[in-house]
Amino acid sequence: MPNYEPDLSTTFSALGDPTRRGVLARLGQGAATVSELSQPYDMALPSFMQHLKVLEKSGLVHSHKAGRSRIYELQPERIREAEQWLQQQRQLWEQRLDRLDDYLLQMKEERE
Amino acid sequence: MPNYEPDLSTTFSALGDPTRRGVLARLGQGAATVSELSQPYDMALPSFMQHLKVLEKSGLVHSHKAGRSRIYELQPERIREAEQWLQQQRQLWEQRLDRLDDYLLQMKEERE
DNA sequence: TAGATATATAACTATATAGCTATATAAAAG
DNA sequence: CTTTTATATAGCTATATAGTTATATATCTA
Repeated sequence: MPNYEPDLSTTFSALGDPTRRGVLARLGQGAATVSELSQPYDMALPSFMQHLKVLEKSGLVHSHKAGRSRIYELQPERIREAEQWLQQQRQLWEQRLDRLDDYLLQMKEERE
Repeated sequence: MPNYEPDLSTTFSALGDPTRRGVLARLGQGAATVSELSQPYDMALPSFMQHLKVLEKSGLVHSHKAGRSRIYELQPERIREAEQWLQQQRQLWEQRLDRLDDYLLQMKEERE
């Protein structure tokens, strides 16, 4: 199996849920507790906490206990990795199209 | 193919599998048939084709029938969307850190 | 037209994911 | 010391996902 990249898999899978993307967007504004993060969502707390666990397992966020609260913060490295993979794919695609354009242009010139 | 409504969730979910990312990377080099795409993978063909269906439903690829073959090609728009979402999150995060740096610097200057 | 090729579909199993309620624990507040 | 608050865990259901084999269909090739 070529391109075996387990980190990217858990990162992209974690990103594939609107609740989890919402949490990441919120954490972009700064660290927050479980209750602060869950407040906008109409969802039982254990269900919401499951999403937080998925985010933490993927490495997209990090948490620590402070008194009876748990504080989550963004961990931007995994976001950068995912972004770079996408950027690379897009760039390879665009370079190929450029080479195709060059080729077609050359064909055209040779016919003239 | 019917009108699917691809969004970030289906895009990121589709990206969360190494086989599917491998297919996307391969399609970056140019269009290919099902058998060409499946060749590197040690997986039963129906299982592999399921991955192609997931990619097509997400809008990351497009396909058409040519004789008895089906030809897949990359559809870069969904990749760009995903890339832009990640870029935006990262930029918001970095801007916030910059503002925090400014604030800390100002505090330091005011103490001197 | 018969056979080979390239998908496509059906039917099934196993595991993962996303949600719930109920209950437990740990720390803060009174 | 009791109550409230803020998670944390247990245990359950339903659906989704990822894989399999067997079989069907459509299109080329001889």
